[in-house]
Amino acid sequence: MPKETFFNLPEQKRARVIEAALDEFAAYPYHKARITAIADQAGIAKGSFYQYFADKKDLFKYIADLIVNKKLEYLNHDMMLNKDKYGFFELLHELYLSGFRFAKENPRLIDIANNLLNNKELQRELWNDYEDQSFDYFQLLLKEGLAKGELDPTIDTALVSRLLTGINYSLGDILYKGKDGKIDLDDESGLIETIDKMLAFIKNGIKKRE
Amino acid sequence: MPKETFFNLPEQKRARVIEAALDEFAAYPYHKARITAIADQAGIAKGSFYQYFADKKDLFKYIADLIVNKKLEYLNHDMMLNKDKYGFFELLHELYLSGFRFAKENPRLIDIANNLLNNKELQRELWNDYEDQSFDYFQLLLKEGLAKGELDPTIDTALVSRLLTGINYSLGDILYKGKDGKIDLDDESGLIETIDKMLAFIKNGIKKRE
Amino acid sequence: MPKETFFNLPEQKRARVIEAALDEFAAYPYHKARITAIADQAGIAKGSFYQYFADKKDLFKYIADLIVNKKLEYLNHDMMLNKDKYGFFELLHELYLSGFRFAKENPRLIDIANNLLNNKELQRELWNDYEDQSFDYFQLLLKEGLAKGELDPTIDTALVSRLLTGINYSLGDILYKGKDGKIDLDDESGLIETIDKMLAFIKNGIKKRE
Amino acid sequence: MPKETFFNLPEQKRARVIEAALDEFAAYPYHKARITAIADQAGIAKGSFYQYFADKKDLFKYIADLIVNKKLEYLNHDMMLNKDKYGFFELLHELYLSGFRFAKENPRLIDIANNLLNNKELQRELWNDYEDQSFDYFQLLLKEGLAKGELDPTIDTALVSRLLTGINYSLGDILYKGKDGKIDLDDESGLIETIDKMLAFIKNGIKKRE
DNA sequence: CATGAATGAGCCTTCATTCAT
DNA sequence: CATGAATGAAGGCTCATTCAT
Repeated sequence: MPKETFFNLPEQKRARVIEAALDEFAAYPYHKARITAIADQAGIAKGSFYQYFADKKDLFKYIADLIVNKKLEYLNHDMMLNKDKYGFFELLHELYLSGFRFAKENPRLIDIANNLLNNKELQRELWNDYEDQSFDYFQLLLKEGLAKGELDPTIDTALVSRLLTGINYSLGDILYKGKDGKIDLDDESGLIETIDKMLAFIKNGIKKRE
Repeated sequence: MPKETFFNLPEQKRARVIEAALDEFAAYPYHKARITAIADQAGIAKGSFYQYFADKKDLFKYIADLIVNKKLEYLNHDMMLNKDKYGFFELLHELYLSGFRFAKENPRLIDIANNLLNNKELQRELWNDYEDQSFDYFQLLLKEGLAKGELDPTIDTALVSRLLTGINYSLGDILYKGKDGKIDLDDESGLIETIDKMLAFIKNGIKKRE
Repeated sequence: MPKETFFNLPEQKRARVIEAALDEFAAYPYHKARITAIADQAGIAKGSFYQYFADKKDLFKYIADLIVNKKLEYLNHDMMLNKDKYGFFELLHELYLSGFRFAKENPRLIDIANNLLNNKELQRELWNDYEDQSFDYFQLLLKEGLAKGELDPTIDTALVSRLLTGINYSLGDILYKGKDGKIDLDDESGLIETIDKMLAFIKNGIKKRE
Repeated sequence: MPKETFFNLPEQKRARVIEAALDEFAAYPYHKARITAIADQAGIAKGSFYQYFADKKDLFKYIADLIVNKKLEYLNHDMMLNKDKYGFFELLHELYLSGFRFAKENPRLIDIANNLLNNKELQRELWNDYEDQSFDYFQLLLKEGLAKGELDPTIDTALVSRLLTGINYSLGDILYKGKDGKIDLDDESGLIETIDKMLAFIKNGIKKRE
């Protein structure tokens, strides 16, 4: 966690620091990112940085938290609060839609998140207690879906959660990895169509059959 | 490519160097990996290292090649050579089976591969011509599957390739990420069962319906 | 150019760094000179050095500039500014006199300059745009001397410039290379006498004859 | 001095080693020249090199000797042996002529020589007993010239020797330093003309006057 | 709270030289 | 006499972090 001093900072300066950190961590993997560059871009003294944060790790944790919270903002509809009122596939649809929206509006954050998601070493270094929340959340949703009778009762929720998580991780690639699979986020209808295809794929895979 | 001197080395010493490199690259991301540590563990002088390899990059490329080739060994059945004689889902089954076997027997290599697969920056640094082969291969298989009439003709092969790639990348997690989703690789029948579940999930998603 | 930090340094410390650099570059050719030695002698951490200078080359360029400027100080009489008011041989006399004075008071700088002047390889590495200023300056003086009617109109100014440059480079040797040819710089009258001899030699060589 | 083994070598191999050394020392200053490169180019094992020479210094000394001897070959007319039969300026003329011829036919050697001539540090490292032979030789010639009554008896032979040496060193520049002062060595008559101009310059400077 | 100079461990890499075969 | 692997000291440079002001 940043030190108190950081939060006492004038809004604007705090924003500059965050902005600089996002740029640096999006551009370079954790170990190559330089706090010197961040301080420079933020227009603060290198010494000042250490009055705000304990160290590089501290900053990165904070940034990671920001990303998670930012991501949550995109979900924060009454839907998620009233999960029981919606169907599993409706919820999944919303999840993907928000995911794409987040990706569209926050490309830098996606880069940083990918950086972290695939660097177990770093995760361990940052959070000894790291848990895969995505996995847990999918499993929760799946169990509720089962309870509601929407899903094939024979599915292995743990395994399917992993599969859904795997698919989830590939959202970024679907957006960025050029070529055929790429989606134009500005094309709202095309986006919906893509989500529908994904959902169809998944739905066929796990829905209850009579 | 390593220098000739490396291949002239006594089998045993060469093995020590490779072993040390695998350990280091599995434990640390590329930029954090230290050739000093590798030389130390291998029991060679730091200077000797540079008689075997041009530089760190050279070593890493070599290690990456080793991994690719090792992975290929697991696939190298007549199946892959005679793709046309087998069904799409049979091939996928084999793919996953070999994937799991590889993962089981080469946990370190999985770490290194993940490290690389998710660090585009590094890929570009190492191979200007890098292409996502996994994606391409799935797309090829899918098109053949369509031609054979096994798959739903309405699927978007590019998108499905991404989804399958995403699932593929999560194979490692399915094995290692603790808790429920974890598979015991020593339990052959459990493994087969898992693969069957995955295949069922995917099959339902894309197979041809009458 | 050194970084700002270098110029913000307390006079004394800055002097120590320069002093150490002069010692090192006077004692060893560029590629043999060690910044470690410089840092040690200056009493600063090796890391600090790189807060003052971008790299070894940066330091050397700075030192070279210092030398050039120091040398110019010795010439900086109104004479050079009002070249037209003086005769060619008067100017040459002043040139040599100041050259000897500079050499006498800055023996280390002479060593460094020689080091550079005779290492084209290095010059190219440091300045892509390097030009032989000494040659150009002599040629200019010669042309003015011709215009004033002081010099034999049949001389080849390019060739003579080379010859004068060659002689010029040997000023250092005349001072330092022991034995007979050596001048005692503390003996002002002896020095003047030497210059007169040199001038006589040159004058006879190129003056206008009736 | 090279070890005996070197001289026992088949002519051809010995030549390859020398050739390689000349190339390397002409291309790089002593401290940057790599014996690895020499061994490679010569097509010998690095270890073999140390069977021929004690070390890098030993090789360089040998090369320097070769150059000196090569240079002497160009002088080795009866003229030098019967100095007394010729006039001072005749001898000087021959000296320059041979100098230019040597330069024309051995550009690499010139580079190496310059390298050495202007690196006092290296000279000291190589020959504790280093003496400026050029200076001594000019002084000898001058004294003989005086004895013959060809030269102005009031000249300071030590000083003039230095001046002539300085001019001598600039021979290389006269050839190579592009621009106006450059001589086309293939133009025999132009070359003679240049030498005549140089001689005129010097002759005017020191000849006996009535 | 700001500043920015100071630090030093540690990195990758080079190369002359040795030595066992 | 040939070979070429082995060595290790040393070099230039980076950067997170500390600290005095």
